[in-house]
Amino acid sequence: MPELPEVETMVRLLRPRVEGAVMGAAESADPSLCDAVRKVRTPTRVERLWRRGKHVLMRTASAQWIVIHPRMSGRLVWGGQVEEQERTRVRWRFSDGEMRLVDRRRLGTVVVSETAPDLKLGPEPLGGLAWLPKQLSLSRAPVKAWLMDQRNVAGIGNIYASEICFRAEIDPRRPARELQRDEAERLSHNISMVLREAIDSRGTTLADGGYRGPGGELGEFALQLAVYGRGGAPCLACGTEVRRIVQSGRSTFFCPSCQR
DNA sequence: AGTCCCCTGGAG
DNA sequence: CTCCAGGGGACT
Repeated sequence: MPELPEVETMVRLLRPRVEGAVMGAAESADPSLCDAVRKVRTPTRVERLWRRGKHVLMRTASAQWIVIHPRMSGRLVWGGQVEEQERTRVRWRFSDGEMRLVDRRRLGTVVVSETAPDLKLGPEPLGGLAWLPKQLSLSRAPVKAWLMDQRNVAGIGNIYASEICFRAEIDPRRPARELQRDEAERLSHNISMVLREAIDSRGTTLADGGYRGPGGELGEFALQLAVYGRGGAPCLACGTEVRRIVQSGRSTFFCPSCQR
């Protein structure tokens, strides 16, 4: 489910409750998650909570790192005393509530380590993209696949990859190395624009329920999706039918007229 | 780059 | 029933 903007949103909502707070023992009924979670020496203060790519990290006073990856359907929420109605996989106790990993499909992972984790991720896309044109020129992969490869740039997933290509007016099937200078610059510009706008509207929400903040509030970015999920519908810019194709096993949506 | 896999659930 | 899903790792 979550890509960079959704993960950033959940981290921003959780940070005020979690950072600096003392965390007690975690509970999980999932064997794999339980094994990871019980390695944390508790109680311990959470010194920092942050995002890297699509991962959520915590640094504890017990000198450990906790890495949570929501994958397709996971999300971290703050819960009070209210009984959860959804699939809670892990509960981290705090004095005034708990942080929960809710994950319908159980694809999410939790890893606890004693040393700084190597997530094997490329640079953060919001930290400046001056390096991007050169890196693009080194790859034969289709632009959309390149954007989604976390080793190239961290945090872009299937929805935003399609949206970014649309805004940049670039055919997602084009080999990365064949982009011209101005096209690479358009791509850079729109990576920043799309992700920032998505974060500003607190992520996206699709029909499956998608992301919901701890208070149940919905992300608003779905209203701004120009091509994702709109196969067969008219392009918002030119009216041409939006096409859906499959690239490396994932749906890609694009306007064959606007995107060259 | 493609295929299968990990899971669950909604839509058609 | 089949197909699809915002991710990603293993293995062709």
